[in-house]
Amino acid sequence: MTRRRTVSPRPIDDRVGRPRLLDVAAAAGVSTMTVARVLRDPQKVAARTRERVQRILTDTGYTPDLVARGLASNRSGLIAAVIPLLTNSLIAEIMQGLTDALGPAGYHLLLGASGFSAAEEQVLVRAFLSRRIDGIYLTGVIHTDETVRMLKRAGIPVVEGGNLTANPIDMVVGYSNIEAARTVTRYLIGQGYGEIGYIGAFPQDNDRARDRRRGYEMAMAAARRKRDPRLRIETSLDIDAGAAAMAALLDGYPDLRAVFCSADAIAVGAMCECQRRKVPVPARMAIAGFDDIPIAAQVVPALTTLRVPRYAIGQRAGAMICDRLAGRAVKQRIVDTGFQLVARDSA
Amino acid sequence: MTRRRTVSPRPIDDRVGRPRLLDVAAAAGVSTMTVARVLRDPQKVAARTRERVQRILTDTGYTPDLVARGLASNRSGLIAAVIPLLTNSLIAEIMQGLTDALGPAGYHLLLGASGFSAAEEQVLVRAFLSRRIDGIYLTGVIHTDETVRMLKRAGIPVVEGGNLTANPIDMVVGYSNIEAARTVTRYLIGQGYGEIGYIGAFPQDNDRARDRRRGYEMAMAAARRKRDPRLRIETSLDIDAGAAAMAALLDGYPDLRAVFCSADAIAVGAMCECQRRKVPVPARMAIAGFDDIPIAAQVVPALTTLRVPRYAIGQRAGAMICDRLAGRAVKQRIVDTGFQLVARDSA
DNA sequence: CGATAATATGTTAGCGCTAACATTTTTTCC
DNA sequence: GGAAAAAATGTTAGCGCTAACATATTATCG
Repeated sequence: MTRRRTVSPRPIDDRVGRPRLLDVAAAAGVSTMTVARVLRDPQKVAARTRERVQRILTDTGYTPDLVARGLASNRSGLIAAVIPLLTNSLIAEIMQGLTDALGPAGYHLLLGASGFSAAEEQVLVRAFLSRRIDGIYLTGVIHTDETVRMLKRAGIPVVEGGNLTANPIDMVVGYSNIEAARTVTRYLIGQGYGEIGYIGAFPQDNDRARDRRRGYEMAMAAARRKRDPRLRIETSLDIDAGAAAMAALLDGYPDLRAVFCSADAIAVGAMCECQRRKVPVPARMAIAGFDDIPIAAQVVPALTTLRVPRYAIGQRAGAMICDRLAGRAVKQRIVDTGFQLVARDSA
Repeated sequence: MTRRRTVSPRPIDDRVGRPRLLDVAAAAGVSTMTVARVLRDPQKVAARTRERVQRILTDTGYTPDLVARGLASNRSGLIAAVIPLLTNSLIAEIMQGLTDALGPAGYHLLLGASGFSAAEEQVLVRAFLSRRIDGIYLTGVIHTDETVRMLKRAGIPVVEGGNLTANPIDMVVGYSNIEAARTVTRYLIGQGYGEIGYIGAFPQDNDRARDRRRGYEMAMAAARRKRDPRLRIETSLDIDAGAAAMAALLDGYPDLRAVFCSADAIAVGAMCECQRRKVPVPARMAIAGFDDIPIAAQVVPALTTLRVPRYAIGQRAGAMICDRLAGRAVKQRIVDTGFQLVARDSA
């Protein structure tokens, strides 16, 4: 370890690491501040000086040390996102929207996976705050009190995404999962199906799953439909689980004619199970999904589902964070992106 | 902006931000180094002192400033990953493996999407290096010369993932896409299919796609099969594109009896298109995929495909980076994870 | 043309932490 | 019991950059 040596005019040949502002400044015969200005606010520097500095900047291949800049300026240029799982394609689309909004503004994405645990989310938020993140995106609206406290105290822009709440920590972009699920369930009821099964994701620390289930319950209650617990299955959020749940439902409830799945992945799994058992969809079993993932339009029969603007949620969240950091006022702290029922052939 | 004020014993009440090491040290009546030691190497501190400091650490809710630590220690605790697209579920699984390996070691993931462009990858790598990342994961083995140069110069652990190469920048974890595609194609040939179509992803800046195509070509050439360009379609990497490509193939080449798709998403799209057109699979059209994504096992007929250990690739990559950073020697710089043909019903 | 305003550039003092070394305190052991 | 070794703690000097202020230089104008 050879740090700590000659202070300033570090001899060029001796340099191992990247050039510093000081090296560029020395080579250009100006002070470090002038170089810093060329970098961040070029028109503040006289044209002649600017060009000279710029040439040396290029020649030396200087890149600013963002860590040092972060420490000095108290802005890291880092935006964090905490999502339940990296492998969830819906959330991945939100993240794609988020990075696409963040990148051009010069922010980088720090990503953490909480595994659907609010406690784990808290650990991540604490760690990210230690990195002086400039803003953060959280999935959903359920968080530990400590998470909320830390974020409020930090005073950075926070966007909760994928659901709605009247009391966001700071800002929220999403849609009402309750209303959305209710809309789908009502549609099924309106199609004349009697009992309607439900296959959803575990609601533990997952407000989207919880609210979708609530929306389903509300619609069923409003239509005075039987509420047999055997009609409802909660499982993990993937295609295999969907198939298994459908199998259980078919075995336990042979008369069932319709199922609402709180995610398309589950619905597709359910549909595959029906196909395997030669249960015709929708003739003998209607299936509705939720999300409108790309495959929903391709399966046969095409899946009736609910479309939500995932990419747009991420993009909007990113824009809101950037706006706030740029000092632009954010007019709307609660953004309802809405949703759209997509009636296809499966129900 | 009120920085620059009293240097050290910043009065507690006056404090707006988080407590600093100095504040904790003052409260505990020790020097900052002792607190730092309690944090990073507790057994180096006498039990009595340690407990006293630890109590104050807890009371004040101190969290280290990782930016300052990074600047002082020259290790940021950040690992970057550059992937083509966040919404690609295969790569997402690799990323999940990567974070799962990184998290326990205290590293955080900085994620960037290159949009399948080596030039964009270079921009991201440069920016990430400016953040003093401690290590990096790159998707694939195609990179610009400048990217390679920068990374070699930086001297940090680099893992290229998802393919193999004899000359990695540093380390590589993956499998031979050529051999894998060859294996599937040979299997189709062995099943007695004559002409075999190919639907793959654009090979531009995408070595996985390029190599899969090569593997297909090699197997076809070895079997002296006709190489009609109309048999090969290159398109984007999603289910809709797969369906569209299958449609084009069916229209342009009515006699075709088998297709190799270089990704399961494409294969599933193709299968859906066949189903819509009432072209029975595999009786009238055999379809083989690549990747073994969850849906492959669920569709009817179940998809014949090639399984690759995505999660394990990420995990192994993360472990290799951590090993290097922990000073542990990495015995194998080139890790071949292999692959496995999964013969199901579709071909 | 000299005073004033405007523009361009420089100086200073850290941001909060850590590496390396220095010093003090405690333990060991003949 | 006291010298040497070991353990515990402290001191110093930055890491590379930026905010705020200070100074120098150039343009403006009666």
